[in-house]
Amino acid sequence: MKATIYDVAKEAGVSIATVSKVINGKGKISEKRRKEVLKIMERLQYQPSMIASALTGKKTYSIGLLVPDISNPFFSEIARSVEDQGHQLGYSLIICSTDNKDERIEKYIALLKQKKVDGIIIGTGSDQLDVLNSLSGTMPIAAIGREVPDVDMHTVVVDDYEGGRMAARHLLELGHTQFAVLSESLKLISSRERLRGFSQMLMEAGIEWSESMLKICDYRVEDGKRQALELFRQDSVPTALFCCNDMLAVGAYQAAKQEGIRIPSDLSVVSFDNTILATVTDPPLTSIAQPMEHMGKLCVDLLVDQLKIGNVAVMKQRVVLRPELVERHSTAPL
Amino acid sequence: MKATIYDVAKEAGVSIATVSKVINGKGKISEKRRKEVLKIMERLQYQPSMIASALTGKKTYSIGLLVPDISNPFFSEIARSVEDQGHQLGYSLIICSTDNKDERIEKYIALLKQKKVDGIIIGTGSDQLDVLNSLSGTMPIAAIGREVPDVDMHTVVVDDYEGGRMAARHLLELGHTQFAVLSESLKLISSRERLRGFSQMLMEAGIEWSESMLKICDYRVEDGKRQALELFRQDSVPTALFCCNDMLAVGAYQAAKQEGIRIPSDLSVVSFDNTILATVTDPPLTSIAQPMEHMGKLCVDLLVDQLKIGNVAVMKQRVVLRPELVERHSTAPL
DNA sequence: CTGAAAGCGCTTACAG
DNA sequence: CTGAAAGCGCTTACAG
Repeated sequence: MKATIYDVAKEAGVSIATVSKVINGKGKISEKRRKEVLKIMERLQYQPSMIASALTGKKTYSIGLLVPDISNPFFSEIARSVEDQGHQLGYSLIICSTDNKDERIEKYIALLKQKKVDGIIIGTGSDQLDVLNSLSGTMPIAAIGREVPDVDMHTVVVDDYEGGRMAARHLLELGHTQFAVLSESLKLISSRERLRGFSQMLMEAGIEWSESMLKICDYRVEDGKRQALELFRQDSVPTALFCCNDMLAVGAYQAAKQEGIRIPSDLSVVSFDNTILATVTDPPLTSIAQPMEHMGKLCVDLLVDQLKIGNVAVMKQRVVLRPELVERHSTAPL
Repeated sequence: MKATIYDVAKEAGVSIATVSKVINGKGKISEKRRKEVLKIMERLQYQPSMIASALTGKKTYSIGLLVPDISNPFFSEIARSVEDQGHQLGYSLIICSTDNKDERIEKYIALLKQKKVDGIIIGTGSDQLDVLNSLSGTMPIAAIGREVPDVDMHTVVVDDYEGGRMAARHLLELGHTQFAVLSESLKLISSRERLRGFSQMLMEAGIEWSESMLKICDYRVEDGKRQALELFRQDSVPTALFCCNDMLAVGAYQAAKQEGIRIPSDLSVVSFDNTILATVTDPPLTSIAQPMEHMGKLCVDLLVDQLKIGNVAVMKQRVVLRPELVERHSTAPL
């Protein structure tokens, strides 16, 4: 049987209260006793049960991470940084792939509540705010990479608007004048903002931009390809394409290849996210990088700070990080 | 305050034992009482605390997943299937990226023990078997995608040897005679087996194969590139390259591009794993697919079966799944 | 069919 | 500085 606090106490000839105190470094314990107890803990290979301490101490030292799909490179990279920072601070990570389905979101949230996780990081979208809203009252939550309007929580995002501008600026500097955009659903604030930044920048450059050059896709590569094909088969062919994420850019690559359009000589492509995919395509993608590592770390820090304060009603921060243009070889002068 | 079992019991005018029984469907309860209690649970929005039940009922309904790096596409795809099947069966998934470092492995394992997870799925390598061996005595564990010799646990792997053979056969059928291999460390059994299958097939075809055409890489794309460059700069240039995983193939692609070697016309490439990366490269990779979804599901099933039986000493299975050649466009007739 | 009571392994006032 | 005792929210024999 595994050693319990009772075994240690008995062996050391002290009370379990004393042992508990040396474990947690609380209260005053004479140095002599402390060392004795520590030695015995060592000898018995005693590891406190986190279950028992959770039941009394109120913390489980685990947090949940809600993402659409852990197998999507963007989210797996986010997950890695969240995991690392969490681990650093003593928290384990429970991953929850929601497929952006409300049903799965609700089920996972109920589960996380039952497991009494200390907090939840939300990287998934939901039309149904009720769930999140009711959450924010009862449990520390924070959002990463997603804006969730009207929900009171810490939020860490990249400056999507500025990212859109950067993409446009880069393309403009290369001399392009015929633009197209592949975007995810405009229900997502991030997509809207990227598009808005992009359009705004073009407008400032005096470029008019037609609605017909915007295609909305779901999140899959295939859909990116399909929409890109439609784009390429229209009358006016763009020379520059902005894709709202790397996955869509991959779809666009496939479409371009199929149509005999060469990147970057015929078509310059800028994508968003800068996941591993951006380094794997040929040519490698010029991408607006989200600082995923930084975002994960920061989000965990904010959440954990909130846990410590213990007050759910702390001032919530909205941290907006700067994106960065990573130039590779998918863009070229006109 | 959240409702507890006491609140429900009081409200229903029964004992907490009775409530417990209706929650768990154990024992005999009159239908009338059952319904009453259920109704009250509903009204109070009562959710049993999994912490408390874990402390008494002995199960936490969580499992740990040890992988080298969740941000690596292969492991994130594995994780997704493990998560889904686990969730299906009522288990949450705690992810642990080990970077294949013994120190991290040990720390994570200690943590998972303290959290009393019901079982651990091991997808990470370790030279230090002691840790795993001592584990296998105390807690249900299962391995996925890795062979860990001398440790008594369920194992789900792909037939690496056969995969290597398939790669060679495919290349032979295309008429190639000059082969090279990019492998991960041969400390990994899976790498050894892939190589062995590959060599064996060549040998059977009467092809002699020189040691100098084998390069060992670490797990990174950059290293794959570096080693591939060395390969390409040798006297005898191969026309067919087998890469032990998709990441290394990506490195090889980069090297080939740099050297002006065209794929597949100058060089045919077969990789292993068939992650998302294989679909993203240009040309898309012909890859020996591991049935990751099936592997994850199966591994969870085996582990959970073992949990139910409760007997750590059940007969351990070693399930070997067939790989599959997925032809894309990185291979061509000589 | 139902409930009183002990116990899971801790933490936390409180008293000394 | 140290310990007895209550309590966290459940489950599980056991008795009735």
